[in-house]
Amino acid sequence: MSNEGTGRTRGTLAAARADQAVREALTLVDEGGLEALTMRRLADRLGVHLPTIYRSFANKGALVGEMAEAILARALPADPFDGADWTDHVRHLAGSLRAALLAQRDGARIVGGNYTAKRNNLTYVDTLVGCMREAGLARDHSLWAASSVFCYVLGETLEQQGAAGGETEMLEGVLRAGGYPHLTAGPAHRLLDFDARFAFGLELLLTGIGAAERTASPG
Amino acid sequence: MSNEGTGRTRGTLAAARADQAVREALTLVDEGGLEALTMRRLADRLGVHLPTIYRSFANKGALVGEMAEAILARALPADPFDGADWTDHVRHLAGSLRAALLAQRDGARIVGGNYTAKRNNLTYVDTLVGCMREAGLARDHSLWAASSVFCYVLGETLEQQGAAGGETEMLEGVLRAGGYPHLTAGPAHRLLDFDARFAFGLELLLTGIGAAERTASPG
DNA sequence: TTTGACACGTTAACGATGTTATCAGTAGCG
DNA sequence: CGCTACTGATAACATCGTTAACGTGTCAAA
Repeated sequence: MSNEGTGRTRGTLAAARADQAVREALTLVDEGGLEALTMRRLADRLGVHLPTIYRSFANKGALVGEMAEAILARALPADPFDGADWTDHVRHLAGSLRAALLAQRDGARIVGGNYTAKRNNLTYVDTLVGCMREAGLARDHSLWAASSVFCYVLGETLEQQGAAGGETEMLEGVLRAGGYPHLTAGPAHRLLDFDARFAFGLELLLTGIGAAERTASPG
Repeated sequence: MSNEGTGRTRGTLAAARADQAVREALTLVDEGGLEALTMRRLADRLGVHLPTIYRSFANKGALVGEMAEAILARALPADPFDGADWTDHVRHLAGSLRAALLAQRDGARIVGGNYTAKRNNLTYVDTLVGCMREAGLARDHSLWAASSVFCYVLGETLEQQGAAGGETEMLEGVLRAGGYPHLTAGPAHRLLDFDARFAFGLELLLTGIGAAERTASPG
């Protein structure tokens, strides 16, 4: 034994590889939010001393990058999807991305904050581009439409997760202060019905894409 | 003088109020990115000792929140806008929001990371809701369409600012590794033409909104 | 078997960060 | 004058990310 007599005994990271470190980091964020993710806490959770982590990750940014990859991995389509038309395919893809982001606390911040041309991110966008081509869009338009859907899902979940907790009272309180004619007129709490918001916005994009299809390729 | 003989002489924050602190914090971010924003550096820049800042802001989060408000203030419409139809109005609003976010380094992260039902944020969304009502959408649909546009602009600028610097080489390098059939087929560098991307995605949303208008209110 | 290289874990420490407690001076007001 | 409220200064605390230096094990080659 190497650390015989050193008091606490800690295991190896060879068995608990970088994958498990990423998993543990994600549960750490799940419990206390992104600011609770600390290299020291992660080391403790893994039963490992602090600098050992730097054998697997160059720095904290690299760790968070791998966490983003792990989140996006859950959004990737497992089977080729045998749905009906391309709109259902896009609905499915967008929904699974949203679900993957929402399933992880601060998931949108993790994915959106660390832009890098990562593998899973590109894989996701690639299949989305495939849908657009299937819809009949031109090459450039397919790229842009796919990234539009991706950015929309990201922005929407970012707002939803940022509003976690009871923001309803604060919102209505500020609205009562006045100065927001259109918001005060209607039931503003509908702003917090994120499921409906997302579904509606996605349909806006879908009909827009359908119209662009008909416009671009008249055949 | 209170600090006579203490070496460096520092001014008061009474004259350099919280507004200037926010301004200085924003230029600090402009120079070195969001991670360069430090309470100590900000104090130095203001010619003030460190704890003085906490007289104006409860903590760093509150400071960043005010920074987000300052950024959004530049996106608010100055004049009532005498443009043509509602689509031009939305184009104008979305464009000015995007411009305001892009004008500030890490602007999207500052605004998107600190969700709070803040005043300027609600003011912006309120005018956007006004456009949607002008377009003939129902109350709930107006709310959701407005927030969809907001979230889309936020997500798109977040990606653009995250890709700052020469990400082109990295992107093409990963693409060459293979596994992305649709992305490799076309000119992938068009993904980084953020202006075109944004314009295209916004048009998708606009045509979708127009279709929803015609669907909902047939009269 | 011996030797060397290399991967891994540990100890200790450095510099920097956000935040707070405590104290001194200064102006307004009875 | 004396009290209070405000403002800023000094010093410190706990914690953070990161690195250097060192030991220990393993495995392949000589």
